[in-house]
Amino acid sequence: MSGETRNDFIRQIVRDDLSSGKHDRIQTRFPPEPNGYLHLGHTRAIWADFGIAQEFNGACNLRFDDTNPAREDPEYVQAIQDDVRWLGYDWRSLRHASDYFDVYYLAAEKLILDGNAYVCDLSADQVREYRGTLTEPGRDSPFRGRSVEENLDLFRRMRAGEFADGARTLRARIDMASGNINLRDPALYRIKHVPHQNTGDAWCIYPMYDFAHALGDAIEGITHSLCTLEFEDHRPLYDWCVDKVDLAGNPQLLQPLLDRGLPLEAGKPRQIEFSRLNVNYTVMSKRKLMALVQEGLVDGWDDPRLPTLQGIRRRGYTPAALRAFVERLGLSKQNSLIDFSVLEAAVREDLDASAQRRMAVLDPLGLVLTNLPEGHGEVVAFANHPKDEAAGQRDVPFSRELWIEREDFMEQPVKGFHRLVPGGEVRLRGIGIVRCDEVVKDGDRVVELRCSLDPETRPGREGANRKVKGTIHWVSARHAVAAEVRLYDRLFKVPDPDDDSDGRTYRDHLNPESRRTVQAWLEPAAVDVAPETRLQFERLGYFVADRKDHSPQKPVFNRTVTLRDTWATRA
RNA sequence: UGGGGGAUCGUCUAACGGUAGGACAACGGACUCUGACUCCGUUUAUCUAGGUUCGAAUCCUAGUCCCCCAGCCA
Repeated sequence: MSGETRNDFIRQIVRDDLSSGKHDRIQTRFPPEPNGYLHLGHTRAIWADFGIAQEFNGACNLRFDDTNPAREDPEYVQAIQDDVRWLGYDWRSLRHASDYFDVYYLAAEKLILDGNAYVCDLSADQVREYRGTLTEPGRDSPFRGRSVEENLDLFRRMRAGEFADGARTLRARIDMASGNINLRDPALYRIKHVPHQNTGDAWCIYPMYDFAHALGDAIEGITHSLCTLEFEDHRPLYDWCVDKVDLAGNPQLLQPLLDRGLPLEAGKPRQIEFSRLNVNYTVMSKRKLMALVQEGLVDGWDDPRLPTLQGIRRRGYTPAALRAFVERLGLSKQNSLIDFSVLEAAVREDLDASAQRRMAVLDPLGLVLTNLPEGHGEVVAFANHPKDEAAGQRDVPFSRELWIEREDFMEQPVKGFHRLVPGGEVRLRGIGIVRCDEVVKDGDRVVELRCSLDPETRPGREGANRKVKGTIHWVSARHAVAAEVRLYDRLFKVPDPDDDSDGRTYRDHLNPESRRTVQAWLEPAAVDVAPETRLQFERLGYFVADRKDHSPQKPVFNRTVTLRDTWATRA
């Protein structure tokens, strides 16, 4: 959908800012903290940040908000870049908040000089006491009145490493009585004698999010800084930082960056908040995803059951489907829990159009065509895609002994069953109509069906037009290739695993049947494919050759999603 | 009377004082060599109460409910 037709509240703002001349070009940024993998929830932010910039001929930066070295890791820096690219986006400029540490420091000194910040010696516990509560105002820190000289001296000594972690902070001097707790003299810098993944041992003080993020946006000339709802009441602080430092009006503060060849593009950004993306039957918080991985409840960050982008990719979802999904939801400020069926519909739509068809049997039942000679063999040409001739054809070997899906036969059929029954007829996909003459059983278990193929119903013959109620898929037993097929289902049994109001947590709601592995039989043309090849196994669903484990010698497929099944949902 | 946000079909979302529309879901039906796809149809919504207006989801007033905030996390 184009920028002309999409009209969410953020696009309206952007459009207005462009037409009013407030901006002649827009600049956004996607600012992940490199402390975990990207997940489905980030897709909306990525789509908004990169997509809106793209639509309005602007640009988007990828900026790592790496201001807390204690919990960040370069492993994530690479993975995040890979995921963003996989989703189909690219950035104008790759930045790190840590690129700006010199500027942040200069900005902090300016704040001190202007009387807008002070060094506070209160401990973390004391700060909490002084902060007040949601309904009671806080009290001024006893250090709030320090002179500019003393503040400057202390701050420089903080930087020089003279003090221990937690001994002092640099605080904004705003309003300890504000109803907005973020404005009660928030910390701007804290002491952390921790090496940084990017800057090594250069710093032992690190800026806080509110300060660093606001200035980072200002430095990069971000026009529209999009973020989620929980930052709404940080906006006054965001604006305070931008305005009090005023990088655009004090370009000398940017000198360290200009010296390194970065462009001068400081401006005044506007923060706009939208609601997070939540999807039912899953969890999206980094903390919970981390726990699932670390406790071995799933098989790593790219487990196909996880909503991580890595997991979703391995599951077989396509970037186009993900983009279509978030686009369908749009942007708003309402808290929401999206039904996973919207996601499934988006993948099915994409895969129906793009995935070639093959036949596979997941739960085999032998079927013998008794009126075919022993050793009978032929190849039958099948279209690779019912709606796309350009996808070409493939040869499918056919013989006297076949595997069919066990659930496509019922000895005592329920009403409405369209498939094979004793004495009944069904069409074998691409072959013709067969009649079930005999059911071979071992005790209660059906072990083989002996059938006859009506030669007049082979494709091309007049009888081929005869109508039968059902068509089933099959593979030639002699030619079938064994494959490992992983059948995935939702990770949680309940729609809202985050809801622990009844005392039960997401851990209690794990779906024990979220993964089932079977040995399946594939037609030969399904086997010799590259990892990440997506196929529809007819009448079963969409499957992907596993990105890591699949090879033609040892085929491994993951079920991305089943086909829509109006019969099964009725039964 | 702490501050900040939000309330439209079951779930998302549109409307910018002028026919409450779309998607997903559900339910019927048509088509079908995939019980898929496609097509057609149906059901279901403006938080409440007042007010302004020829006309209100939209504007005003008063309520109700839900979400976020008391990290030296982001």
